[in-house]
Amino acid sequence: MIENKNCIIRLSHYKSALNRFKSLGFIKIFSDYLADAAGVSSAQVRKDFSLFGIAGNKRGGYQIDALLEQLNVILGKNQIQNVILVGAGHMGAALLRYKNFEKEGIRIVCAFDIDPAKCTTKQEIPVLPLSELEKYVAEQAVRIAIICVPAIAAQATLDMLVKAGVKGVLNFAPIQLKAPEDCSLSYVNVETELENLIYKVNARERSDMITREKAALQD
Amino acid sequence: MIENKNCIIRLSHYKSALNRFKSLGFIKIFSDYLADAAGVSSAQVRKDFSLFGIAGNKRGGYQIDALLEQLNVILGKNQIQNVILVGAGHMGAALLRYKNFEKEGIRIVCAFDIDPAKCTTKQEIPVLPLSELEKYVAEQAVRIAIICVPAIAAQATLDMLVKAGVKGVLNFAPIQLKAPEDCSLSYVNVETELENLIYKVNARERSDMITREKAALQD
DNA sequence: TAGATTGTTAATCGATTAACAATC
DNA sequence: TAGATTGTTAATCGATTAACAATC
Repeated sequence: MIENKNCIIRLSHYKSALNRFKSLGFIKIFSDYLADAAGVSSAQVRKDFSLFGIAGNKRGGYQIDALLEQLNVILGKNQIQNVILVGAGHMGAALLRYKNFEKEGIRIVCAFDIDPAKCTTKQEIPVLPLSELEKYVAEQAVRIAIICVPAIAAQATLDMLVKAGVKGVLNFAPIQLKAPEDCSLSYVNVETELENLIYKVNARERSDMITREKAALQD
Repeated sequence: MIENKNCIIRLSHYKSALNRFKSLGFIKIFSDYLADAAGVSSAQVRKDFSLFGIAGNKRGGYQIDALLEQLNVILGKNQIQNVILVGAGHMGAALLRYKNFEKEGIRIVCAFDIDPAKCTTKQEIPVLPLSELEKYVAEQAVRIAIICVPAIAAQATLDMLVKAGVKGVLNFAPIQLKAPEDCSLSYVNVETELENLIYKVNARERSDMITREKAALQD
């Protein structure tokens, strides 16, 4: 893989911005406008595209439809991606009901939980006992999973998923996990994000206060 | 601010790893072990600490309690941080019921929604009409907010929050937002994370296939 | 053509890592 | 003391940005 770590995430942002431009009736777009909508520089946009051999027209910008087509191929949107979810607690249940995945070609096909009370086959997406996970993953050739179990159970869950053959895991549990090289791991950690925000806000308040104090001293 | 962008996120990870070590009965820890638990290098750990003037004992490592104390001060854990949430849909409701925030000193004090049917003062965390947001933020001096509204409404929501005086926003809506300089913005984007994982898994499969083809050609 | 935008190279910037002197 | 670990400096690595030639 040549391209850099953040590039794919940006391609994903370009795609969603392009969909918005398209729905507003735009046919073509310049790197400048797309950059603005995605919150990056126009050089970044052109660089990202050139990494993937996406070409525009000098002086004419990019055709939105053609661009979307190419991004969809890169991001694997040409076929629906089946995903499973482990842990049907508050967060897991919210993701099961989240409607935006489907329009992005991502489908949560099944959930698993260790608690029999949470298991059901009576809703749109079934929740099965954890004991059936390995068989399901093997039979359905599932490659992507989402972990929504408590931190204490997260590593064991990951181990089980890896053993079953899962190759990519998105972990919502607030703990760093260890996976073998052939399984990718991403994190969503809301606590950490909030802590980071709180730090920034506090740091700015402190520096504002110092600025004010200096100003007061000059008077 | 001297320190780098990812440093605070790592401090947050160190903190949670240290809490686990502590609960296992450890008193002291070396940068090596902490690094391993947080998934980074030991040089990174020592560098991060030195940026904040956190010192250990040469040859003796770090006292876990003292370390946690210092990290808590840096991360603003010495006082409870009040946070509001806008948009009480699936994701918003899941966050309202999420119990891990409290033990991190983060408290969602109130939620807001434009839909009167979602509003209630009969549960632990009230859900008020959006029209009361500005008054509430001003009166309670809220500085941090979480946006869980649909993408289409996210920018207007952010504008409203900024106008009311919020200084840091965590956005769950899948769209890039624009905020003035004095308001920090972070994102949680589950679709993007999944797309990134799918890309990596597909890329690895492709490169494995090429490897196998080459091997087959050599036979 | 003149003007504007792409595509790419080289420069810059920032973050991570390696290495090792200081020292407990 | 000898050995091991910290704290820090310098080297490396990678990502972003600036700049501009190519060209539509």
